[in-house]
Amino acid sequence: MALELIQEKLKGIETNSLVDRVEARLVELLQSRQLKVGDSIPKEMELAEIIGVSRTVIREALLRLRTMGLIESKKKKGAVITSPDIFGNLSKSMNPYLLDDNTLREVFELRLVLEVGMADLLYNRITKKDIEDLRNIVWDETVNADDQLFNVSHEIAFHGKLYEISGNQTMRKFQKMLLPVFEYVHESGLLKKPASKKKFISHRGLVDILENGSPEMFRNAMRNHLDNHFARLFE
Amino acid sequence: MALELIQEKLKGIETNSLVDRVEARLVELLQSRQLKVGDSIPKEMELAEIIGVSRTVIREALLRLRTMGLIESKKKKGAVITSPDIFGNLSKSMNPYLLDDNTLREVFELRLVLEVGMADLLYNRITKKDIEDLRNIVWDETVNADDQLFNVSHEIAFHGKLYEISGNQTMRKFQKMLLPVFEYVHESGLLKKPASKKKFISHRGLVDILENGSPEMFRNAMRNHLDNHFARLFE
DNA sequence: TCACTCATTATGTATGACATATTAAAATTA
DNA sequence: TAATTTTAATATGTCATACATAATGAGTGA
Repeated sequence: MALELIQEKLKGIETNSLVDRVEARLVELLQSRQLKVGDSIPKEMELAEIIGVSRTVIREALLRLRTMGLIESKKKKGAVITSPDIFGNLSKSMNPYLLDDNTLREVFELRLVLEVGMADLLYNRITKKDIEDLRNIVWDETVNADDQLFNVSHEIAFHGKLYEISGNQTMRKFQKMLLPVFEYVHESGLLKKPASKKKFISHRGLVDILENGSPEMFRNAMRNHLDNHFARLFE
Repeated sequence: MALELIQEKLKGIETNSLVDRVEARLVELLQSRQLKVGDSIPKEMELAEIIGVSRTVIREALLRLRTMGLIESKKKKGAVITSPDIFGNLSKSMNPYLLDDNTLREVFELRLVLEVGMADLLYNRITKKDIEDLRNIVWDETVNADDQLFNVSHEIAFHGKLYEISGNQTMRKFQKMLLPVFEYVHESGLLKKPASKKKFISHRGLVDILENGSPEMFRNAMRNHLDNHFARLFE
């Protein structure tokens, strides 16, 4: 805890490179409420003169902001401030082969937490058509839940639809981003095999509850539905 | 939906700049399972020759990977692959003044979903000392929940401790990142004021449930605890 | 064996040049 | 005058070169 604080403090010290400092100043500039989305910032050469560094450094700093989605550069118009697509840029780094095992497991957990906790969003925003869509998705679902354990596309369609119903685009993007991680974690031996194969609530059961139940019921049902995943985590 | 797919497809087309394509190739290289974390990639000049572009372009592409946390560059050793700190780099763009109102609201929702859904992680990992810590945090908490609505630091300490107990570093970083957004959303007029001021479950009540209750009970209690936040969303 | 010096090396920074695309002004035409 | 085309100006994208800086490792000396 103390060490963590120390690291935090040291991070603020100017042990950084020139580009780091310029980047910090530019971020500062963007965050000063004077500037809003759509406004344009000075040209590269102007910035270079103002700050007193070469255009190279300015370009690298601006490139970082662009990579983070804070600005967009147009050929002549210069750079304009954009509302960052906070998760859009994360997709590239959200690659199973580039994440260590612990992070993978944590991301997997994150998904479970989200789906158990999203009940209230669903109930407040679900429409008749959504129910219909869900029914279509589970139409050819077998009665026995075990049979579809490996029907990955089915899984994605159903759970993806839930994220869509949540009406939260940020969560939806997040889920899309996590998909490859799930598949990888499933296939890898990262999690212990589930010991018990008891009966879980099926997709169809979840739809019924969404139609006639309460958020509280849905949370418990989803928790049950995901139980074998949870079981794999806590062994 | 169809339009979304089309956009996705077009995104893949080489309408991009030279740096974009080089970046894509480098990401491809990193993701090829040949390379693992800790391995080093060719030097800038070598890459420039191999791919057939100038060092400038290589540098810009590498800079992006570094910004995304996929690599780290050392002065002499070249660049080495790192396990990306997926949310660490997001902090800069997670700034209230740079996000549009809708995204802010969605991020706020995300927090509620996480805290309602994290119950199972808590119960499986909480220790006696954690309970003790929580008790200390709520020690000087007033009996009346209303009084502490504005005790922001208290809020952060308590809920932050929960994320810590969850044992999920990724979630914890995520929460830290979202903190400024919460404060902003609270202070701004982005959400409607809560209409009712009925009695909610207090922090102390949550601790009791953590000690003696079940995940199911905790989910419902947390949902209740956050009810005025939820109410503000769904009006 | 240890410590120190020093050359090497790869990234970091600076500068100048040209390519390219976009915008805005200018010129042409109806 | 209004609409359209042409042209010129401009800012970013890309290339090339040079030097600074810091980390590495070989070599030297004690």
